[in-house]
Amino acid sequence: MLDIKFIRENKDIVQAGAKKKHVDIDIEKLITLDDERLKELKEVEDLRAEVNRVSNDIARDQDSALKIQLIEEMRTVKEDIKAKEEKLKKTIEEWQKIMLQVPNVPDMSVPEGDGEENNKEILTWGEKPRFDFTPKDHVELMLKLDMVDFERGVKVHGFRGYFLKNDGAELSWAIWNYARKFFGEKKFSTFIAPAIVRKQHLYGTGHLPGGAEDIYQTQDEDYLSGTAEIPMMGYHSNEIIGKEELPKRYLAFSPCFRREAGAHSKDTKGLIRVQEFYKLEQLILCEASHTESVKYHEEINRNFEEFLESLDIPYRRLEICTGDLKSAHVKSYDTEAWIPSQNQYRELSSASYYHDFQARRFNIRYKDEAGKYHFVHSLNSTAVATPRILVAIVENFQQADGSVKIPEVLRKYMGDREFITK
RNA sequence: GGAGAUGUGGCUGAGUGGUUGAAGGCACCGGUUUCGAAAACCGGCAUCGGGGCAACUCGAUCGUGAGUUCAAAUCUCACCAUCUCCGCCA
Repeated sequence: MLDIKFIRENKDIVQAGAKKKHVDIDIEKLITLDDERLKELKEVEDLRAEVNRVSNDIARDQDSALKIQLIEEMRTVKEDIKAKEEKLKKTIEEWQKIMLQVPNVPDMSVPEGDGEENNKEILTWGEKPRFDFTPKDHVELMLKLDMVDFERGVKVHGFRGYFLKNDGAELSWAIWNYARKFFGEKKFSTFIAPAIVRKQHLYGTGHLPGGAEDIYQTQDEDYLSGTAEIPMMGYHSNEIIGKEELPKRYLAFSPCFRREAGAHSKDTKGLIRVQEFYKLEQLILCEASHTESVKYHEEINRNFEEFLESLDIPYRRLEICTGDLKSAHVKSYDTEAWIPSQNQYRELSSASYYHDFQARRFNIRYKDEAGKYHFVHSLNSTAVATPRILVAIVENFQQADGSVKIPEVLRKYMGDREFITK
């Protein structure tokens, strides 16, 4: 959510930003509606002021005849207030609905483009493996190594269901433990976050409105979150954080649930696109400064790249273009790992910053030296998501005999083995 | 799931219909005193929104939302949370 004052003072910038993001919204119309809201609010407040004033007179007045007269008068004013409040309430509801749809303004540096095909490759790292045999895809490899069971996964869960088993499960734990150590050294505090969250938090992060069809809901009208970003932003909601405590640096583990409702025909086999997975997420709350936001955004994105480098997985960095940038984001990088069987890079991580867009909805503030309150800035990035990263590992490190060479940093978490074999 | 109790500012705690945005205390900030500190004393100290260059002023907020009333922290209802007991349970 943007500040209505900011919108009013920068309507051209906000309108241009929305256009770049392909969000159909009329800022001029919103401002007209806001004028209406303020006008109606003033009318109601003026009448309330009158009632308050006269009520005090009534309390002090000894003359009972005058008292009765004043009470009678106030009764009619009250009716007037009620009618005006009714009108104001409708105006505010409409105002809020539109306010939730106003997208965050993309940063100047974000490349312009219509959709994901225009995302810009910034850099690539690592050497793509060259095989002197025909590389297998992760499904074949992992089935042969008895690391996964899709048939029974579908029997039990349904479409996109899977069991990780044996070294598939071991490798997952190895990655989690390694990631904990890797990111722990970067001064994040470690959390295990709830995945069941109240609706309001999804509005806070910007996952609602829009995107509702991709989110699981419980019969208690809670939601299953698709990322620990949601509970971790909720963690400090309605709080005032001491400035000396900033930045807050969190590494949060949680199960993640995504219905993938709009993607039925995509990645129908394997572990790339599943409805239930696990993720460690980096999340930072910092003071309200663009410079700080940019600094930490670069850092958390680099953290993930360094993580991949330590595993020796080839990747590329994409700068997300305006047309593909989510409503709440100011700027995003995706990190994509090389997937040999698909002969392309696939997304493993996304790092974004939001300025105070999320903090405003969550009401997370801090007090500066002058005693003034500000909304914090928020940022987040994947630290590592399983099982998707298993795809990159088994495919890039597969051997001619169908075994998989374990990345060196993971070996001590895998019983000091060098290979996953049958 | 059943029964009962509770929910006031950063904390503590008073307040059961009328200048109460809310006493007192703690914490915090400024000052006096002191070589300095402590203690003591004096003063200040909620947030959000509207108007105003400003002093200031108006509105809202006592878990959340609705209601009763000229007037609600105080009365009514619903919801949420916490605590205690019982039941169930990894």
